Amino acid sequence: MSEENQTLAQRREKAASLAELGVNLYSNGFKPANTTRELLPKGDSLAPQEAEPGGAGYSIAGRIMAMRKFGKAAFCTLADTGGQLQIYVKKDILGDEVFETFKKWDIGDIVGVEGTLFKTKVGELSLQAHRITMISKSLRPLPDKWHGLTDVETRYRQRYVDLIVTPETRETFRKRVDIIRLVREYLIGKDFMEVETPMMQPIPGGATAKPFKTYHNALDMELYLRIAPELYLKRLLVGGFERVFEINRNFRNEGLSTRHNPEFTMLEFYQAYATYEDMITLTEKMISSICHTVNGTMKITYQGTEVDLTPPWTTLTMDEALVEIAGIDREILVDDEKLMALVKAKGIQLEEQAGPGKAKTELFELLVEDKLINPTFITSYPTEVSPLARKNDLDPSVTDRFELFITGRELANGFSELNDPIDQLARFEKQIAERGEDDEIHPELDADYIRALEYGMPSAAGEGIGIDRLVMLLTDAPSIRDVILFPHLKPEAKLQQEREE
RNA sequence: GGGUCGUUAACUCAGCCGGUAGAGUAUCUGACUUUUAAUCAGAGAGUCGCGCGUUCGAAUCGCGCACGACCCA
Repeated sequence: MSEENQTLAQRREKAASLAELGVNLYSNGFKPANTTRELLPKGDSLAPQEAEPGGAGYSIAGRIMAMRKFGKAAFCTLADTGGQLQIYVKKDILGDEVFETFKKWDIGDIVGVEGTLFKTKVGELSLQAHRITMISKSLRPLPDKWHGLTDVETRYRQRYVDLIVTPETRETFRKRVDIIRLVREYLIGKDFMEVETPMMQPIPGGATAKPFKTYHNALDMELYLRIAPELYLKRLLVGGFERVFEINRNFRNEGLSTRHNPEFTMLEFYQAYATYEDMITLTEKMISSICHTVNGTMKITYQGTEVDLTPPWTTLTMDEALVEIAGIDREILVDDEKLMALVKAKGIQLEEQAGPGKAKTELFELLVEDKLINPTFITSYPTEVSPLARKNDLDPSVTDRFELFITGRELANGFSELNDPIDQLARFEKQIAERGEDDEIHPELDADYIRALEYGMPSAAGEGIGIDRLVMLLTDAPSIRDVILFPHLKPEAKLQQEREE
């Protein structure tokens, strides 16, 4: 690779000259005994210019984030995973020879330092270097220490650089990890067991979405990356695992946006002998408690909008939401002709076979969704748009289903499960018969799933929660790409050119 | 897929009505043994995203393309 760049050439030369001095640029033996996080509190009891009594030796390793060099001494800011500590390097302590090698250190290098603690004149705890070790010589300059990295494209493509220089990015992904761990702990605490079901499926089911297709050579068959784990998790209910959950990736071959990444992380959980109301209670408790743990409060701000996650949350049926929030006359909702006329008046295009349930759902999406800022459960979804949910015992035109909306966005979807194999088969067949014009969405009959139901699935309720969207909410992230370490982007033209050369 | 905006040094950004590219950080050289956006003096660094066109002359104007951001479908 021919890099014409001057800065890079200089760094390479510097690295070469360090190697000539006998320094191993990529040494492998240094094991820090301490961390910055653990050393920092030791400064609390020291006065400026005071050394730690006893002069104990410590060692830390990390990346040099800043350097202030004087002729025969220097201060370096060294960052490790938990924080930063200042290093003070003095020629008369290291000796002439070692100090010569120190002079060739750069911002970005990863080094190990052994020494003693003291406080400087201005009161900053510092590690006085007695021995120094080069662990990894950096050949590329870090972004501007003051402005950091603001170009979003570079931040997404070179997340490693973003993580080095942007504390907020590190914070967001730490929180993401915490949130997922807390979800796990919460469900395990409720006797759920975590399972893994196929991501490569012969029939992509459990949702309506365009799948990715792939091919298995040895089996000579097409497979799909899953769009949802739902049908497999419910097979486990049949098998007698009464509480199961899975947190993992789903894949949907659709457009990208600030809310959609082709692969995204989904939590799905199923509980036997529970109803959708139990899921509502669980969701409310789980999300609010996780928010409190992660943010220290249940009152958060999302992109400038205040959101209160303190339970209890509001619950409305879809009809109630259409009346109370969209201001639609109750009479219209029970009169199919008037309903269809309203839909047309609102400019919504419905497919021919669409019935009143689909019409209401479209109206809801258009008129209600973005007004649901504080957490709101919408229940009584039309059966027409809920092929896997159990019909309501009193009104079979709706299902025992809910969706959760926060900041105008769908965050969760759950329902009492349909466990009648005959009803399920009929609904699958209807779904296939009424498939839309889109060739890429092709519902297929999952005969094995029906067979499983025929053995008997306990009554149950289940739910899916979009983990990326939950993390966005709890970290105040404007785009899903801000909560996915390596979001999907088109390849860089420049890099590809270089590869071809 | 459509619209708007963006792409200039490694990073952050200027660059007006077209006249041959500029700052800060970073880097290099020199001074400096308690600094913290260290300081002082000097220096180097650019296919101005890519291509075509208009023009005596294009970072600047026009068209196309690539990549990205946001909005819409």
